[in-house]
Amino acid sequence: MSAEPAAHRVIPGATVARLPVYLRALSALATAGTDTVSSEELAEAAGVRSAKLRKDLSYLGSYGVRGVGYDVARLRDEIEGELGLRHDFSLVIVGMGNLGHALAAYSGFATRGFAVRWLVDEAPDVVGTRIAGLTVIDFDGLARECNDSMIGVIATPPDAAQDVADRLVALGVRSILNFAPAVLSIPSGVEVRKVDLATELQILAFHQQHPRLDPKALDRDALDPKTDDLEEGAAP
Amino acid sequence: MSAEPAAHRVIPGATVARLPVYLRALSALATAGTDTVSSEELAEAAGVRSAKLRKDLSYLGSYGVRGVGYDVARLRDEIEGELGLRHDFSLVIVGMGNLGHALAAYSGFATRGFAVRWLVDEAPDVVGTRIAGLTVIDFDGLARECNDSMIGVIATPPDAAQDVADRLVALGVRSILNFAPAVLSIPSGVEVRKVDLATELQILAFHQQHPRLDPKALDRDALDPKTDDLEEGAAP
DNA sequence: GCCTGTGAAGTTCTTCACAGCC
DNA sequence: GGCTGTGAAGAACTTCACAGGC
Repeated sequence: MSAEPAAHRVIPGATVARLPVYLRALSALATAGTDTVSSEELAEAAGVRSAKLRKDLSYLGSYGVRGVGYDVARLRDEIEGELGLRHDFSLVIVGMGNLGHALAAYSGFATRGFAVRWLVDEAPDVVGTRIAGLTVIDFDGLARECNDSMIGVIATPPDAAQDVADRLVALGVRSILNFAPAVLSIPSGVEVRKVDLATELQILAFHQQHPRLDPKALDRDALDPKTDDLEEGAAP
Repeated sequence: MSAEPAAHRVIPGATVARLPVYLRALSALATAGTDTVSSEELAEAAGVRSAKLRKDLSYLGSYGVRGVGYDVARLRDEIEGELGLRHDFSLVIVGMGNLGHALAAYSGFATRGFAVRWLVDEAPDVVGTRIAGLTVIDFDGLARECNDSMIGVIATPPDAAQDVADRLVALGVRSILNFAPAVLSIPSGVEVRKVDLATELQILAFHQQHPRLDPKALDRDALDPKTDDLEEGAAP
């Protein structure tokens, strides 16, 4: 109904996890000059079914026009607002090994509103070196510089992860992205998401071993990226 | 019931996605010399509730002993078998940018049964160089060497991802881990999982912006039908 | 007594299908 | 006619709570 209900909105977690995908698809459409899109088209671009897309968007409000579709720029802005992307976030990456290096240099963050601001490592021979334009500091250095609205990225070996998480939380960090294959115990009020490469591969291994009898398999929990950037690598 | 029902087992996707976590916890317990563990203890180590753990394990068969618990080594072996980890998998990483480099050097694969065997890039100045002990080849070179039971890892920019996926599928690859923020269209029978860093950060941003009124919030993630999602991680 | 295995209940997420509006 | 928004049905997943066996 009205465009700004804002009141009792409780957006399901599964929907939240898909909003970034919709956002990416909308950004691509905007770049391509498209200004209106139907749920069918946007769903296709996002790799979901149109009914699911419409249901998801209905949790944000009624931003579509029946018989017409959605205004690309408007919808993009609404989703950005919902995700809190109207201001940039600062990232602190902890653990300057292979992965930490790659993440520090990853260009896909900045273009999506996330600025890598601090690089942390406790190894004396790493502190003070420069990586991707930043000087590596230790936790003492971080405590001196940081504010509390940053997002922590843990890229250390698994046995250091809990300690790092505790230190980040002590500094006021309330959002953590954990690449270390370790279970973290974290006080409530702090959000953690994990990215575990070996786990993903093992899930693929399972499906390779159990050929899916499944007639149709689409969907699952959440997302599918569409345009935008990430990494560099093969050149056409 | 019996220990080897094996017949009509249909393991839910959410359960499959947790098996790697249980496996890791069991390996840690085995290393620590523990040989029996209760559902309560294992659940704690895996970061889930014990009822969920027991339910998950019940899909594999009855490998516990009432009043006692689970035999660590036995359960580990059963899960490994279920995931198809009794033999190693070969990985081909496509896209030798920052992320491709880091993945090629990531030691967490080998220790979990995944051997990085081929590195692919199409840029002439990259082909032939050596990275992490391997020589970078192009797709023609890959076609000459590879077998069809490999797992593909896409670490290219998003605009190259679909083409890479098509080539991999043409070579017989049936499992793909996609790091490029792009929606891939893939024939059925091929399994894709995605890891999208910016998406994860945006989900964290949402929760930072919407302080959770939620009383309890634990774990998440799982699923698996077809594309997407992401998980945990890599350490240097 | 202790702890697993599991129907049943409860919760969350997805899909359907159609009313409502352009 | 076309397309959104949404109750209602359905499927998937989680939690409960207790029967069953050591």
